[in-house]
Amino acid sequence: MAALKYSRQRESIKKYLASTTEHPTADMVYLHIKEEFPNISLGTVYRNLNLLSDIGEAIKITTPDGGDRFDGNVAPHNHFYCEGCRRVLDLKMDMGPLKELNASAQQTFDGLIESSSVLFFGKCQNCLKHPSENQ
Amino acid sequence: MAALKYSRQRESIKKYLASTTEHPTADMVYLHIKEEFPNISLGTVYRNLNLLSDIGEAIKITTPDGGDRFDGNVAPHNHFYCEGCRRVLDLKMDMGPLKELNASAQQTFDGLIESSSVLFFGKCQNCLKHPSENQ
DNA sequence: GTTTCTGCAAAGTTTTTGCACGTCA
DNA sequence: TGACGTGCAAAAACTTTGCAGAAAC
Repeated sequence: MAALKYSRQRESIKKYLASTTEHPTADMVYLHIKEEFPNISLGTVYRNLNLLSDIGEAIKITTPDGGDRFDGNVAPHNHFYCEGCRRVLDLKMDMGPLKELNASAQQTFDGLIESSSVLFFGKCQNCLKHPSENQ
Repeated sequence: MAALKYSRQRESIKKYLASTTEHPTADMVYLHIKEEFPNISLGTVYRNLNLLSDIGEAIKITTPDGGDRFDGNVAPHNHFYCEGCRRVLDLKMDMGPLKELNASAQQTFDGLIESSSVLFFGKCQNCLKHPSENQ
């Protein structure tokens, strides 16, 4: 069990994640942190993002378009992935309906499950309005 | 717009997907089809899985453990990803609660969304019972 | 001084693609 | 025959890892 040591790079990554709601990829984080630390490497960014995710200070969201997304908001919430523009959106729904849904799932699936988060797939407002502009 | 032509390999892949509920990875499909077509290549398996997914005859499910899963059941249903054993399970819940959840999400997110499917994350029955055996 | 972290580069994993040949219609 | 599909291998895309030196404590 390794003790955690401070690093300016990790602190900068945390600050960046806390400042945005766009759920950046590792590469987007890398490009941003590079402005402050021109020598930072992508490997360091990956190591820190995984570390933060492991200790619960960030969330990793796997999407179908290659490249995980990262979220500095670790308060319980769910996500929506737009299959049109490929953005990840925060859903600040209350957890009541989620519990109902969980219960419904448990009734039909032959065994208990305990769901902690949910990822919705579909189209966002903008892509519903302008189907031609996106794939 | 290319016309679709029959191929024995694709037919075999479809048959396999229809016969299983374990949501195999491309590699698992490859290994299975290889028993019937020893010379089939992984590239062909990927091409056919993507093709089937594109024309709506299969579903591709991206999970956080690397390697997409494929499902031959294209009837509307949702999935559960167990973070313990990394299995993908089918959820045969009715769509009522999902619509409620959607509505709840739409009220708090500033814009309409239209969700077609949902992926739950959590622990399955077996992993809840035996936490030590899985990560 | 010791442990942890970083930058770099190499390697690993999964998926896609170019091309020559084979199959379907 | 002509269009589409396959096998193979190379490449692409994304992520992890080994190592020597730097930073933290």
